Formats: sequence, C-alpha cells, structure tokens
Amino acid sequence: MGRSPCCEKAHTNKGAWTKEEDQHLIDYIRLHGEGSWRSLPKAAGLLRCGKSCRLRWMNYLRPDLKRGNFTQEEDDLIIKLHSLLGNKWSLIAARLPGRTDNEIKNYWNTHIKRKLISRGINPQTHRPLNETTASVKSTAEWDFENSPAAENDFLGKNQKQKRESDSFNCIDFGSMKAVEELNNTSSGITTEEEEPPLLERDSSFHCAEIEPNLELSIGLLPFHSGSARTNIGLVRSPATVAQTAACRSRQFDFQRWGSV
DNA sequence: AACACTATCAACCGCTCATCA
DNA sequence: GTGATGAGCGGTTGATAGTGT
Repeated sequence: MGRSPCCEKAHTNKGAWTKEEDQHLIDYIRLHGEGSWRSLPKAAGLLRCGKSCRLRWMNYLRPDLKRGNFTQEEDDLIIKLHSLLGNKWSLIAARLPGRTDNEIKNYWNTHIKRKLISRGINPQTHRPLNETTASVKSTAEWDFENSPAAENDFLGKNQKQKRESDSFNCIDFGSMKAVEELNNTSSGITTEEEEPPLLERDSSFHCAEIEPNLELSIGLLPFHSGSARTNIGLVRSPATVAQTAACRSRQFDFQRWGSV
C-alpha cells in the first residue's frame, strides 16, 4: 500500500512561483488564514501541492519576513545556536525574528560553514578540526581544508546518520542555565576566541535519564510566530512523553557555556 | 564576447511526528 | 493499540546570477 501522495502530481505546477500564484496565495491566506495546507491549493485555485504552498508562504510571502543580508549579530547567534542545537534549523530560526529555517540553513551551508572551516573549526562539532575524539573520529578524519569534495561527502552521510540516531530528540533541557543565557543573548558572541565548544558529542559525554519535565523547554521569545512544534517539550503527546522518558539524553557542558 | 566555474537560494523530496478515528 | 492523514522538518537539487579566464 504505502502512503498516499501529498498531492496529485499530474495536475500540479512545479518550479518557480509566478507573481499571479503568489498573489492568489496571499489573497487566500489573508482571507482564510494559514493552515489546512493540503486543501488550500484547491480552495485557492492554485495548481500547486499543499506543501509547496506552505513552503512558499513560510519562506517567502509571510509579511513578517526580514529580507536582506545577515548581520554580524545574527551570524554569531546562528553559530552559537548551532553549537547548542545542531542542525535544528527551525529551532534556530525561532530565535531569529524574520528569518526562516530555510534561509538560515542556506546561509549556514554557503557562508558560515565555510567561515568556520577556514578558522579551523569543525562546523558539525564546533571543535578544532584537528581534534580527534572517540565518536567524532570518523568526522575528524576528513581533511576538509584540503578536500572540499570529501567534506561534502562526509556532511551528507553524517547528516543522514545523525538523523537516524537523532539524539537531539532526547535533549535534556534540564539545566535552564543555557536557556536563560540564550534568552539573555542580545548581541551574541563578539570574537571567535570566545566561541566555546558548547555541546559535547563524543563518547565521553555522559548521558542521564531524562525527566520529562514539560516546563523545561526552550522558551520562545515573544516575536516567534512559528509552529508549536518548534517548542521543544512544550507540545508533547502522552506517547511522545513516554518515548522521551525512555530515551537517553545528552547534557550540555553548561559550565563552559556559563563561563563565556 | 564566450565559455567555464562557483555561489546562492528557492523549491522539492522523503521522512518523522502529532493527531484523530 | 493501530493505521491513516496532515503538518512540518531537514537534506538535497537545480536554476540562475555572478565571477574569472
């Protein structure tokens, strides 16, 4: 059987959106609000997949979007958040008003990653590139500086592996010190020397049984208008809480964070 | 001017998660 | 408890603009 396709591919447009399509979508959402993406295209008279409509709206048409270059503050904040959260672009985007996860992801891949590598920092682990530890060994073995192709190859595979064993689903946000720190972050870090490796990812990293305390979450800033799913721990079904309780968590090196 | 190469980013795809019947 | 469905996320792709030769 398998799941049904998200849309009737034979009768949907693909590729770049036209101004007319944009206007149709904007008009419809102004009138009816966001949501029901699957039925939206038909209702709005668009020959588009619902997912495509949602993406177009979220990443491009939303009125609260900030266009233009990233500031140094945003740069620093992204690096800081990535060191804490990993490739959780939606969570990172929730901290950057007017920025979308897609935009941040692109910016990371095209600018920041390169910048970190040039500084000798592994963009995945936020550790020095030449540093080798038990679990980052496979990553540290790559010589990114001299082998961009290898870098791409590694990053692709690693992302897949990371997804499969996604330990971030089980993050223990029990120590709110980092979260508070995050909330208090106004301008991010100022120099590269100040950027500590915040998240231990190697085997020496100690795991603790998570306590599914729903109050322990990354508190979203008031400006955030994203989905409920971007609230770590806030929106949890009973089943998910049970799953979470059963999984092992990783803890951040908050001492180092706090010492910044 | 023409071509090759690189960088950028919008959009797509496949997957997971949440919800509901 | 289970399966179906919708929504959302993260990785990847492809078109195109920019730059170098």
